[in-house]
Amino acid sequence: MIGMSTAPAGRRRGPSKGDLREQAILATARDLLSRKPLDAITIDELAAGAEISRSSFYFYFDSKLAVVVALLHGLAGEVGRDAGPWLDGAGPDEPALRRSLAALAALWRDQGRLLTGALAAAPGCPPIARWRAWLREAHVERLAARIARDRAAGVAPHGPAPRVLAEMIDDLRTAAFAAASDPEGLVDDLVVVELRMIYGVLPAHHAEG
Amino acid sequence: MIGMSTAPAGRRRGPSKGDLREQAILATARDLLSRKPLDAITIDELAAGAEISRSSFYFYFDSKLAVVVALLHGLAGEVGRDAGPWLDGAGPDEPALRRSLAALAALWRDQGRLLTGALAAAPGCPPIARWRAWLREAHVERLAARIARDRAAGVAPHGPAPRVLAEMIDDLRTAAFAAASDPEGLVDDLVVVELRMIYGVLPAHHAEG
DNA sequence: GAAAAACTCGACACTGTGTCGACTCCAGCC
DNA sequence: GGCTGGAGTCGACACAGTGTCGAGTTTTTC
Repeated sequence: MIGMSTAPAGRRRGPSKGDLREQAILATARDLLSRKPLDAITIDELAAGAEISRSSFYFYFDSKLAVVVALLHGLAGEVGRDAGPWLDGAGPDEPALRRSLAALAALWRDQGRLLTGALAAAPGCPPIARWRAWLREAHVERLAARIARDRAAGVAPHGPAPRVLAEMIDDLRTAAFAAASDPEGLVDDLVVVELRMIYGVLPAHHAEG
Repeated sequence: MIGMSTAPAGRRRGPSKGDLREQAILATARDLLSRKPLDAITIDELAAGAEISRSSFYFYFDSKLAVVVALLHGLAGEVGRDAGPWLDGAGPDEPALRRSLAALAALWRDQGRLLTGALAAAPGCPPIARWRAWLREAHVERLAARIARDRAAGVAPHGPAPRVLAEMIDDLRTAAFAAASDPEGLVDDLVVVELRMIYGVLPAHHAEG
């Protein structure tokens, strides 16, 4: 995940033993999260996976949630991946929206339990709450701006305040992906639904009987 | 909440001491839930509120979540309240949808923490998961049927499978209400958004500039 | 090769949950 | 009146998971 060669090499210090242990904890966490939900994972397991004692774990992280925060930061860049063309564009640009949603769906497929666990832990864990709020805000703000632009251009109908609508879309995405066993199978339907929420029914989707 | 007069009366046994204690536990739970989230409530507090020892609590309920389940069942009737006219009707019947959402919003206003706590506990607590699934299914099924009917009648445009669309609408409601500090303030916007998800933009909401 | 830092761990304290068995209380019955 | 059995009560215990502390060992640095 770090991408460095595994050679500690004699000369020039590579990652210190501590760095390796820290990575081992993170790797163990990722691994366990692929198999069970966050709150079924104990610090014991995390420590065992990194081959250190439970007390040593605390040398590296303050708590289980601190590990989650670290994993989350590793994800920060990926969350908004490919959303640019959609968020910065204008009008019902279906392909751009689909690309944005496809990237998000892939993330939920790979990191679903991490995201689910983080979401569940957010109330009661300020750092995670902040991460979540920051991410959500980034999306909501740009999407709201886009909606306002489209309305001003007469491309989108009036309705709920852009910000409220954007929040609902964000909520819907999160809820739908969190509940789905196959996030990627949801993309096409989400595309249609989001476009409807913003623009109403597009001509191509109209039906007569 | 039980509705009986408070007189234990000399003759004819009223509720037994145990029944009263059970009610006291439920009342304490409701009370605490109005002030803090479920997982900040301990069995100690519940027992103290009912003026019994912690071990005695277990005479009445198997666990904290069993109390939640009991509270939830007390709510079962209210959740779908006033949804009938909307779910059994046809076409974009905005007033009916609004009444249905208003009733739901009132429930979230009064029981938000209970619902939030139950939702969070559902994975990992089969009885709660079943309650949630049953309720959701009841809504989704009727809504999906309604959407299918409207499409067949040419009133609603085609799009995602009725069931999928109904699930998204259910998810959106839950997510929006769970996140809102003022659920009732969301009703009008939800009405517009849900109608759009099903029917597209209605004439009255079109804008030209 | 000695001081400092990085690291490790066992032992402990704490919180919350759930169980067990002994005890009390009270109603109904001989 | 005294007996019995079920309802209700509780203290003591066992357990899991978390987090802390201080005494050790290893590694780095000069």
